[in-house]
Amino acid sequence: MHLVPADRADHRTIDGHRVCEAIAAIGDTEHVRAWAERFALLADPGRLSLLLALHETGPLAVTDLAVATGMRDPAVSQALRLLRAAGLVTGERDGRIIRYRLVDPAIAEVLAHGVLGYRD
Amino acid sequence: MHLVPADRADHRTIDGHRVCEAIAAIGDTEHVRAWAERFALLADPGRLSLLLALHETGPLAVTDLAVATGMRDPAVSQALRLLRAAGLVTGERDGRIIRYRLVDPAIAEVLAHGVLGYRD
DNA sequence: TGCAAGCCTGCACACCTGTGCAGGTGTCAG
DNA sequence: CTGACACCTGCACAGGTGTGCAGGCTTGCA
Repeated sequence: MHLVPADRADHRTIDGHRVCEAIAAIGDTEHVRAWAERFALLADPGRLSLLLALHETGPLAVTDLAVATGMRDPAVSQALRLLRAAGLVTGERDGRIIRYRLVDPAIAEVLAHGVLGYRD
Repeated sequence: MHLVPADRADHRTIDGHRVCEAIAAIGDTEHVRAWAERFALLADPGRLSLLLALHETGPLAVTDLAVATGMRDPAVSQALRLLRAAGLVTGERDGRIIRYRLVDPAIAEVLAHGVLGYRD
């Protein structure tokens, strides 16, 4: 089990076996990078509040989200643009109102098992 | 069920009932802020790789973590300092070696149900 | 058609943060 | 005692990012 890439093979290691296990645990670099970007979207209190509201409540309009979170509507709009570009939410037009909802199952699971699961 | 704070009571709302549901879903502001900071720590590929390695493999030294992730040891040290200050990891000295391990159960759950759970 | 509501965009500002390098401290082996 | 190793720290740089404001666009209602 020689998972150490060639460009690091000459480095000293304390426990070579565990290093290989760790490399296997990390897995694909692209996968890790994609998840880091996902977590970056959750790393802002405003966006996290929006996602929690959408996760539990269902389709909501920008104005209502602004009132619920205490943000101003341009900030909500800007946040939703990022979340929509990342594929986490989608919006459906209903007259002059656009209702947004959470569509990413992985994020929903993280919210449920993480943020909502560890509420004291 | 009037959960709308007084300073936003004069705002227009599309669906007042859902706004209250959303406010309840968001919960305590401090709780959300604390989780946003947690997610910020996961939002860097280097730190995320370190946490994945520690989560699956167990106690690991800085040098081994550097080899496993491809980072330089000052970067690993800097990342571990942040993670330790946040209470996510702890290190135990063994001679001149310090082995780190993941101690935050909430983060472990997020890694298991999120990153590792959605590996295709 | 005119007006208001809902939503979006652009720009400029300050702030934070990741990165690399050089060098320092403490610990163990010979 | 001396050297090598493991780990840590400080500093300066570049880059990304959240924030606020002003204003524009589209839609629906009277």
